[in-house]
Amino acid sequence: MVQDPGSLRDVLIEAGIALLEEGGMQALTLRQTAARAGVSHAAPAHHFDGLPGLLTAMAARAFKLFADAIHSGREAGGTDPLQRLLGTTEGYLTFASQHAGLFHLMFISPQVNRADPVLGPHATRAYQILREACQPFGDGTPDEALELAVWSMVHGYALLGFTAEDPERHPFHRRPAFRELLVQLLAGRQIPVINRLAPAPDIR
Amino acid sequence: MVQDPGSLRDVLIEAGIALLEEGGMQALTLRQTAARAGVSHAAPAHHFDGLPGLLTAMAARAFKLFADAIHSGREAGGTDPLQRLLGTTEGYLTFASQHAGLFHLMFISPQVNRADPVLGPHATRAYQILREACQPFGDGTPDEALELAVWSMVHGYALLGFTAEDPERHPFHRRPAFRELLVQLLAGRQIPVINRLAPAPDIR
DNA sequence: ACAGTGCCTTGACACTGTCAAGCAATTCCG
DNA sequence: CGGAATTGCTTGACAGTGTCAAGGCACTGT
Repeated sequence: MVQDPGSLRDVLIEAGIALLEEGGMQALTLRQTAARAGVSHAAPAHHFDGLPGLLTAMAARAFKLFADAIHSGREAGGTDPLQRLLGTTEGYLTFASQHAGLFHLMFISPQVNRADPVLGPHATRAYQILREACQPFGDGTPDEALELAVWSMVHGYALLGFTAEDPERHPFHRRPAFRELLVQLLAGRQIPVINRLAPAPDIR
Repeated sequence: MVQDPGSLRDVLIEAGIALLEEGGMQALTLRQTAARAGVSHAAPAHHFDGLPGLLTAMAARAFKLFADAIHSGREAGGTDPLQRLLGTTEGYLTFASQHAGLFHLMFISPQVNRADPVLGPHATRAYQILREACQPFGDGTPDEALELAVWSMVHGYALLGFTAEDPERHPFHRRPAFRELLVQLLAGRQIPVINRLAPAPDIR
């Protein structure tokens, strides 16, 4: 039986993603992935050279989707710099909550090789988008401190959302919207657009 | 052979922590923990009712150590409100980098039961310390948005530190110190010590 | 003395990732 | 054209994992 070359690879990646989204990291297994793709139990290891290889390939695809998500979030923000940045972070958070498994893979799993030549460029692209959205709030030159502050805050906010499972007990779930937090961060910046501080249209 | 009751429990917890700090989450195994403690392979499951139970007990201890760490970080900050908050976050970040495995257990591992009656209070205490350190920067009443902004930022900063393994490639490792980021966040606040750093525009 | 109760061991089970070997179809090449 | 190498996957085995039932062993209370 002959398939177009590389076909099973993609089938396996998608089978893995399906398992991950259904049952979390626990359910993502080489053998289960093989079973779902309808091949023998050792086929995935053959294509990806072991579990870390499969996870890395999945994470690479995840980073591409992630970069797309924050890109379209930024575009939805229109032309106003603040709305663009808010849209970008909105895309970040939406992706994190809708694809918790992939997010975990990208940023947490120690088995993923983040220096992978396929994964790397997608990750860099995602960072560039965030970076550019921060640009107007710097003093003209790229402001690494601001970028990292925004990045840390949105990343931490996303991850605290996972940790705080119980809405009743955990302070995180009496949370103010992230928009407010980001505005707090930008409040020290000397740019006029902040002062307009519009009640935000809901981006998604 | 009779031991003081509860003794093996503690031995197992410490064996687990040792394994975790040596070899990461991969090395932390019920059977390895048993072997290191010098007992049979099923002993841990007997005491903790399975792997999640052991992880939860370890996480509970970790939260206690964590609360102690940020508490003493706060104390080291002296009486100045800004220095106290900076000290608290310093304690947070130091703990995260020095006990990466425990940090992962506390905030990431899905197997930990974070509603555990032992774990819960320690986690709450840790949050209270951060909360109190933020207090002087609110308008008198507790300011949840500020607390959460600080918490998100320090948490995200810590976790990005784990993700960015490669100091050469990753932007995170050309990082400005976290102190600078936090001051950015507080720059919009109307308290004297901050305003000396950066004059705030009037928003709101 | 004797049943009861914790505490731990033993042995088994299904499941995991990894590896060596094999097999069948395709492609190469002399 | 026909053997040989390569590719893509299967088969079978192995050690390691969490979990569970059964049992044993020492101590306690009566």
